[in-house]
Amino acid sequence: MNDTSSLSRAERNRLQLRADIIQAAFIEFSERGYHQTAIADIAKRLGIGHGTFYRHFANKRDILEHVIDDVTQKITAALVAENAPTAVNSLAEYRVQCARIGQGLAQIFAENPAMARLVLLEATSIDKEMTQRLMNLLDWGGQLVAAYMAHGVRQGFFRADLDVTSTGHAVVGMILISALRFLTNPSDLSEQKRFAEAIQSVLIDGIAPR
Amino acid sequence: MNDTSSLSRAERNRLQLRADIIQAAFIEFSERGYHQTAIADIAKRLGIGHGTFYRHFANKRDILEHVIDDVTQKITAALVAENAPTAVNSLAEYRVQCARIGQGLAQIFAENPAMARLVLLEATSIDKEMTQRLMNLLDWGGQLVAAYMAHGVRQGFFRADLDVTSTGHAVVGMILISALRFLTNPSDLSEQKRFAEAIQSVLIDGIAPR
Amino acid sequence: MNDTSSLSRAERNRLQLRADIIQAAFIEFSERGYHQTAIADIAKRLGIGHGTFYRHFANKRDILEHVIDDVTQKITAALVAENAPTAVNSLAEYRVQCARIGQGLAQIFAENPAMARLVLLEATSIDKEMTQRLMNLLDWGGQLVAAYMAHGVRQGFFRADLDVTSTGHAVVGMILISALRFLTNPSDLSEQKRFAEAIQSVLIDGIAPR
Amino acid sequence: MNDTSSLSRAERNRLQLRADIIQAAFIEFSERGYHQTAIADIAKRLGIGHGTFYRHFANKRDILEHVIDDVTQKITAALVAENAPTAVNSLAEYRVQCARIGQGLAQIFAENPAMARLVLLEATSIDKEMTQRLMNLLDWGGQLVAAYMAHGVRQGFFRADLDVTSTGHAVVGMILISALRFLTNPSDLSEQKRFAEAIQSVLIDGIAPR
DNA sequence: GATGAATGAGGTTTCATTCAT
DNA sequence: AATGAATGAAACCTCATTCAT
Repeated sequence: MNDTSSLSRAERNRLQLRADIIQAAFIEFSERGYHQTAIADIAKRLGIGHGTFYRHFANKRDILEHVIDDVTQKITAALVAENAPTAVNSLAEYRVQCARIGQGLAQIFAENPAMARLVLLEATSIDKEMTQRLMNLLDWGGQLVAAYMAHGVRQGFFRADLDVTSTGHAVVGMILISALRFLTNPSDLSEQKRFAEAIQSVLIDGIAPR
Repeated sequence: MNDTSSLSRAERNRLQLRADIIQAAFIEFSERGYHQTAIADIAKRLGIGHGTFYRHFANKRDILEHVIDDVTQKITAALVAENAPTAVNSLAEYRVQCARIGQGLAQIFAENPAMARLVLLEATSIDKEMTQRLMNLLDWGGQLVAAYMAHGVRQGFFRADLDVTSTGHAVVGMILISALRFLTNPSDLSEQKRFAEAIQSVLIDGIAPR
Repeated sequence: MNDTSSLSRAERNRLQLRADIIQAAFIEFSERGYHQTAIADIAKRLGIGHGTFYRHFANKRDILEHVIDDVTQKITAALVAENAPTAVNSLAEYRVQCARIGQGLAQIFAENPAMARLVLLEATSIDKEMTQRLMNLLDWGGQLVAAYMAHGVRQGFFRADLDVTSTGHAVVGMILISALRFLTNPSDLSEQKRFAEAIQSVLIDGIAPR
Repeated sequence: MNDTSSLSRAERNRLQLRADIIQAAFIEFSERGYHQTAIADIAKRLGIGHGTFYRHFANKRDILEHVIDDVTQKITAALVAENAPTAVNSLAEYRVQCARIGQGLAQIFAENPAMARLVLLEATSIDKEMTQRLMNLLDWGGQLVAAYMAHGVRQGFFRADLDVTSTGHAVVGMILISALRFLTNPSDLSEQKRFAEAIQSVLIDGIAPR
């Protein structure tokens, strides 16, 4: 009965379509790759005219940006959620906490191979800016791990001389290659698991015998 | 008394041009990316007609194949050369040996950012076959490390329960992210060094205090 | 009350453009030949962008197919229309009927030299499939004549031992060369006429005196 | 011992190579078609460098010209040889003579499908000049037949009112379509034979009963 | 005289983007 | 606001022809 609600519905439809386009673009990009995907493919998947696409996104690069943003945000949200700021009071608890961080990321990729494929394989070949964006994500992951480690160092659970920054990034590297391996061999869940254990084991104990 | 070594002048020219094209393609691909590079760009860089390109390579995909092969071979050659099969008789020696493997790869990438950019960023977005090729390279690296570690386990330098395979791949992952970070921040040599040390440190001792 | 006959304006435009492209391609192909015609030539003739062409036809071969189909259909339609299945009850009537068949085809070609040029001269040099298509058309013509002749034999107008099949094809051959001669000498209408008479004369009476 | 013989040998080699190139071009053109044949194909078939080709022929069009000339000359030579100017003194002898002319051409094409394919299918689609050349050949054939028929008319073997010119061309048309049919169905020798008989039968007796 | 490496005009085809309806 | 027809830049690739060796 009033314009506001009508506008609001239109607005909701508009936002919904935007989200749908991002979703469709995500699927197409991750399945065939960015360069092999035409705008028409995205529109066709949604059953909309491809002219409509340009009412919501400026150009092909723009939609990629939004897709990557979307994925990035989902990844960071998942990681942050996974690691609620609960107090940690013992090494044992710390181990669990630490494992969760690594496993969190690994799991996200394992559960969303398309997401990993897009972020790790496709996004790197668009341009410098896009590559940087991926690097920032990896960097952020490394800093997250580093922050937890720094906390562990302060509490005395970890070596006082630990280079938390580099080690944090190293952890991300191990998770990264785990995700990559999983991408090309998605059925081998046992490797996935052994890998996670190996990472923890190396981290906690190193490779040398005690 | 001459160094033509049984090749006619024409044949030498031919091989030289072939090599030049691979080199030029390598530069273009790693600088602008595969998809952003036109055959004409490669030809222009060499000052040859673009028709000449097709006398030496069947098509754009073909030259990429050769560029990647070339790079892959240089990487593996460097790694193999770096790790001559000298006998290792103590943990100390083992540390050095192990460090060399990791530093070898890291150094190759550090010294050839373009090579790393091409292999790690570009090659992943061409098609499945190309992606697989990169994965095979990473896998080979992991197995190389794993083989050294298995030797260390047999000699009692490393934990008997060490999962050498996963750990080998994990090492590659740490080197990989180190290379990636270096790519986006090539001037920070100190990080590169700290990273190498952190990897070694984590590997040998873990992160927990002894 | 309107003549859109259930087609939307857009649809009509679309079909019109399709027909225009076929028409333009027909002209270009028959004037310069298939191989000498570029898609850009066809587009330029219509004043459309050459990309537009590809919205309506898959490729160059595709448009040729449609052009040939179009022409073939016009020829067969004209021939069939020319020879309504009226009853024939005397040799005199049969002569007229027979003459109409031959003259029908000859006239079609005479009135559409471009059509003849395309079908007889160009279509033969594209590939086997296209050549076969022309042969099928000629074969169909021969069978049409043969069927009429068979009827004449049954009615006793023609020799009982007449090889109607071969003779039917022979008639097509005579028409064919008549058309070819006309193509290279379009102004000589009298030859065209004498030829038609000679064909009839030979058919009915042979060359020997009675 | 003298230059003349040496030069003469060189000259002979040169002429031999020229003939070989024409022969190779003939095979390639008739097998794949003029437009689908590259100069390199011709050279490869002979095992010579394709640059050598241009020492003997000005360009691709030039070699086609020579190939067609060669074929034309073989056809005319065969026809002329087939019809030695023996005296003809009766209708029976005339029939035989006439049959020989037609069968001569038909046989040439039947024995050399490639020749027919080149002349009838390929040559028509190069340019006007080439088409004209084919038409001239057909015209010559028609005139040849017409000349024989005129002789027959003068001797009273044929109808006095026979239009020898048109009828001569008509005979060529019948032979032409016979050759075309044979091209697409080379194995059916019986059709070939029946066709030849039908042509003769139609010519001598017409299709009407006497 | 023979060779084949080099050239670039020319042709086909794709697809991101615009814009009239 | 949605549509999809139209556009043409841009890329790949072929091959007739030239020319230095």
